[in-house]
Formats: sequence, C-alpha cells, structure tokens
Amino acid sequence: MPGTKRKQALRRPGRPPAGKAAEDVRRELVEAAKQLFAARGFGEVGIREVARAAGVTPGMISYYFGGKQGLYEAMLDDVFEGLIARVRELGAASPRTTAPLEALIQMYIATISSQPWVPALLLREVVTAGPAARARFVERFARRGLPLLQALFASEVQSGALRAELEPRLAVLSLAGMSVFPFLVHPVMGKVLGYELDDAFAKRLADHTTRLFLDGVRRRAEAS
Amino acid sequence: MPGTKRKQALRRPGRPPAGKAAEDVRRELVEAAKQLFAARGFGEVGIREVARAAGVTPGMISYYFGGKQGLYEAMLDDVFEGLIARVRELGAASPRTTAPLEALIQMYIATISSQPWVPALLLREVVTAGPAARARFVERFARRGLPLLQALFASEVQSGALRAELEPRLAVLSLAGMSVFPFLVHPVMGKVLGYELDDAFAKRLADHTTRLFLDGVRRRAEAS
DNA sequence: CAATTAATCGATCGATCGATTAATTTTGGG
DNA sequence: CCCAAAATTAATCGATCGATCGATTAATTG
Repeated sequence: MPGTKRKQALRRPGRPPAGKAAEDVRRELVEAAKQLFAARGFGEVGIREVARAAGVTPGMISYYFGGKQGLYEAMLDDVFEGLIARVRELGAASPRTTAPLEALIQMYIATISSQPWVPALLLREVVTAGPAARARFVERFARRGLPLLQALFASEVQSGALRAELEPRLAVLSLAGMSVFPFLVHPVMGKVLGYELDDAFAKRLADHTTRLFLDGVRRRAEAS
Repeated sequence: MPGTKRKQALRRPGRPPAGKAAEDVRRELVEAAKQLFAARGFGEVGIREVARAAGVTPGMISYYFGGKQGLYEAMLDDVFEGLIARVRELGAASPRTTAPLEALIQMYIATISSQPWVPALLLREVVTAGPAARARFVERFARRGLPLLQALFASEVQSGALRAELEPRLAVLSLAGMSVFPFLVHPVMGKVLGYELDDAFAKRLADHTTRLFLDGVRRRAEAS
C-alpha cells in the first residue's frame, strides 16, 4: 500500500505535558511486572515487554528502578507489603476469637483468592531464588509471619483444643499446603477437576479445609 | 603458577572411540537439564551451561534434540515416564490393600522424597507453561493419574470408610498439597522451621500426613 | 581399502537482551 | 521571564543468546 503509511504522530522525546506522571509510571511498571513475572518468570520476560505493558519505554525501568533487577525487587517489596499488612490486620482485628483456627483459615484462603497469582509468584521466588534473594525473603516475610502461627498452634495445643502430640511445624506446613495448592495448580487441574477460582470456590475450599484440617476425612461413629 | 597450566587432554572432534556414547550424551544432557532447569528455570539457564554440565558442546543439543526447547521437552518426557511408572507399580502391587489410603500417602511421599526436585519442576511447568505445553501436561499426566485417585476415594466413601459428604475433588487437592508443599518450600522454610529433606523427615511427614488427613488435628474425648 | 556415516568440535551467525546515552520538552522556582 | 532540574523518547551499545555451519575424526560398510 504505497502512500498509506501511517504518520504515527511521532512522539518526540521530552517531558510530557503535566498530568500526574512520575509516581504513576512507577506504579504502572510495578503492576505490569507483577502480572508478567508471576505468569512467566523473571528470565522469560524482557524489559521491552514490561515497558510496553506499562505504556512506557524501556529506559524508564533503568531511570526509576536502576534496571530489571531493581524493578523485580521493587515489585516483590510491593507484594510483601500488602501481605504483611493483611496479617497485621488479622492480628489486630481479633484479639481473642473463640475459634482462631477457623478464622485463620477463612482469612488465609480469602486473601489468596483475592489475588490468586501471588502464590505462584512467591513460590517461584522461593524455588528459583539464589542465596541472597532467599535470605531477603526469609527476613522480610517468613520470620515475621511464622512465629505468630506457631504461637497460635502452641496455644491451641495447651488449651486442649488440639492433640498434644501434634507437631506444630508439620501442622503449619500441612495447612499452608492445603490452602495454597489448589490455586497453584489451577491452570492445569482446573480443567481436569472442573473448578474455577471464583468466590464460590474459595468459600467451599475454606469450609472443606477447615473441616478436614480439624476433623479429618474419616467417617466416625454415628453417635458422638 | 607459570608452566603448570593443565594440558587438559584436548578433545579433538570426531567419532569417539567406540564405547557406547550417543545414548550416553543424550542421557547426560537430559540429566543436566533436569537439575539446572528445575533449580533455576528454563529462561535462566543457557544451552552453554547445560552443555558444559553434561560435558559436551552446545552444538550437541541441536544435534540430538533439535534445540533448547527440544531438550526441555525430552527432559519432561523423561520425568513423566518415571512418575507414571511409579504409579503403575503402585496400582499393580496392591490389588486390594486393607488400608489403601495409608499405602497411597506413604508411597506418594516416598516417591517425592526420593527426587525432591520433581515437584518444583512440575509446578514450574504447570504455572509457566503456555497453552500447548499445558495441554501436553494434562494429556500425558493428569488425565492418567487422576481417575485412579478419584476412583479410590469414591470407593472408600462407598465402603463407609470416609465421610459421605466429602468432595473427592477437594480431598485430592488437599492431600496432594499437604504432601508436596513441604518439599516445595524447603529451600526457604527448611531453615526457618528447622527440617531437612532426609528419609527420617519423609517418614515423619508421611505419618503426620496420614494421621492428619484421616483424623484431623482436633483433640477428642479420651474414651473413644 | 575406499566410501560413507555418526559424532563431535570450534567458530560464527543474526537476534535479542539489558543498559546507556543524547536529544528534547515541560515544569517550577527565583 | 529565564533557566536548572525533571522526565521522557529514540537510538544505540556491548554482551549474550540459541542456532547453525564447516571441518574433523573414528567407526562401519561394501
């Protein structure tokens, strides 16, 4: 098509005419990085693609975050901050619930369900990360949340609500696995097992998990 | 150290002196690919590194597998084949066990424990894969193993061993999550929770998982 | 023993990567 | 009103990627 070449309104360099910008660019880059890195991993996604998804040019990544690695870490920080804020809410909201384990499971699954790509992102970080990133993860996240959980289990054991011989460490691992796994494998198992990651599923999963975790799957004598 | 430079027994091109070769190179490349791709992901590992780990030159990857992608898929095939062989063994070995669920959990965790990098590899594949690879995974793996599991659960429900209102799909997800999760997060949680992926841990985890899955964590009346 | 095949290497290709630079424009403070 | 600083683009850099090629050599075949 001769002569039909779009003029493209060629954007010349320079500061854009006011608006808000700056903090917007940061946020949009972090958001695009979340989606893309969570879906395909750090190495599979280039800065050009992230920049395109955020509606800016690749240079902005170096300008604002010092490079691809810096954007990745800023994105992780953003995710962590959101998560520990959630945990803090939970700790503050219910000083002494009558059923703390039930509340914990409900909150935990609801949190995951509201942003189901987080487990994949964290797990990728956990499995892939080098020693430095691993230490960072442990320090920023695991070391803060785990003591709370372990204390809760210990208290429940002491109050007689849980079996005395229960190992708190294993219980924590089991509970986390039960809660997270369905979201992790949904891309593959969703079709096979027939479930979607909507609110209804989250509700059913939370109920099922609570019941299974507390009472197991075995059938009991009819008369309790 | 001047003059101490290793002569390295420089390998010149050409057909290697008989032996077996060929199949060796294939196997060593697949093995190196397993380790490296499982540990760091497809995008983070270059063919040069895989070839170096396998003791051959990068060209061999194209020669034998048609390229990096071909090596990756051959490696996945290798892993899948090993896993379904295990499942078939289990199905054939115990035609009618008295405690099929206990046997299943023991076998499942033992299998994972013997090659703890497999869950990370599969999960990466599941989370990362595009539609094509996803369909391949489902067809080769999920569609074959899941019916067996669901049938087992259904039979246990019908025989009265399990609660009637138990959802088999959710039970499968929970059990798989409980079993796999501790191995997935070990790189990070191992230090924090203090556990190593040795046989002793696998044994304790299997016992704990069996008990928790069947009976839950809640304390019961002393006299049953 | 000549010809062919299998297997491997070193070198190099074009593409793409992340990062940097130069040019350009608007903003905001004096 | 001017000018330094901030913000952005286009262009480009060197490095590295995966892939491929020609050369080489041992084994096999006829």
